Amino acid sequence: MRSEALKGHLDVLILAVVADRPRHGYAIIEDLKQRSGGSLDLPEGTVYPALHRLEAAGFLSSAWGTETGRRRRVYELTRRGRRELGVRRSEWRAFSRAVEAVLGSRMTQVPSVLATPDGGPRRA
Amino acid sequence: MRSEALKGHLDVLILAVVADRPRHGYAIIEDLKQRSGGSLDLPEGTVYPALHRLEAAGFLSSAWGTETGRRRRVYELTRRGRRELGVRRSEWRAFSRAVEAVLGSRMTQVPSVLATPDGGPRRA
DNA sequence: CGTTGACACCCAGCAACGCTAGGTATAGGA
DNA sequence: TCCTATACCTAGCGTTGCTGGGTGTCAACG
Repeated sequence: MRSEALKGHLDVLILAVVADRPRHGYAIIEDLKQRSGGSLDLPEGTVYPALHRLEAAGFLSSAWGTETGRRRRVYELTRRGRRELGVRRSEWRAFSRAVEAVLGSRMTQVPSVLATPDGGPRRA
Repeated sequence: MRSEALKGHLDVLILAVVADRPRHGYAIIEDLKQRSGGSLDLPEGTVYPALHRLEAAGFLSSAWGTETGRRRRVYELTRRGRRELGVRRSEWRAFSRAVEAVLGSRMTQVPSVLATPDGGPRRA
């Protein structure tokens, strides 16, 4: 998966995972990978700065937890974060629908049995 | 629609529109707007540089056409461009599916009648 | 006991991308 | 004549995710 694809959509993914239940950064990375069937395998250098950004924006709050001996910063959604998740969800749906509309539409309607996977001409 | 949402997905949109039939830049902008029901209303400063990028990458070829008295640069897909469109289409589907999987999944299954739009707790 | 690997966090600097805000120019209608 | 729509262009900016480095703990293996 092209890395630029994620741009602008990372926040909603993180908010959605944390909304489920408070989590620490490393667990968020693993959950994203697991839930997406392995296709969202994000580097730490992507996720940690994003978490700081979301906390600075007031969408997450964090606290250190050291139950396991290892230090962990555990994040949870703020009220504003929960509201933001709703907004971002709708924005994702709208964007996704718009892209599908463009990718799916044809000016010249083609019977599906004749259509090639990419909408291109069938050669020979 | 948050402008960062588009990042990384503009190319496939343009390729899809041009694949339909050769078009000039201004028409591409209008088609994107029309096909998306108005939600993809991209500024020229976004589309023209993208067209140059796609041509430099070998996915589009262009020629000046002056039929209407106004100069127009008309773009069409190259063979590589058509192949690339197929690749980008699949990448979009994969990405879209991954995001939906994350946004849609719940660790604790909630009966749909009780679920709030954003997956958050129902207050009061 | 040293090393390896998983866990868990952090950050500076980079590259890519879309947008802003400006510019040029033609055609047609008020 | 002026305005709007059409039609193109680009320098510079801000945001964002990633690379590549770093710190430290813990468990398992040889």
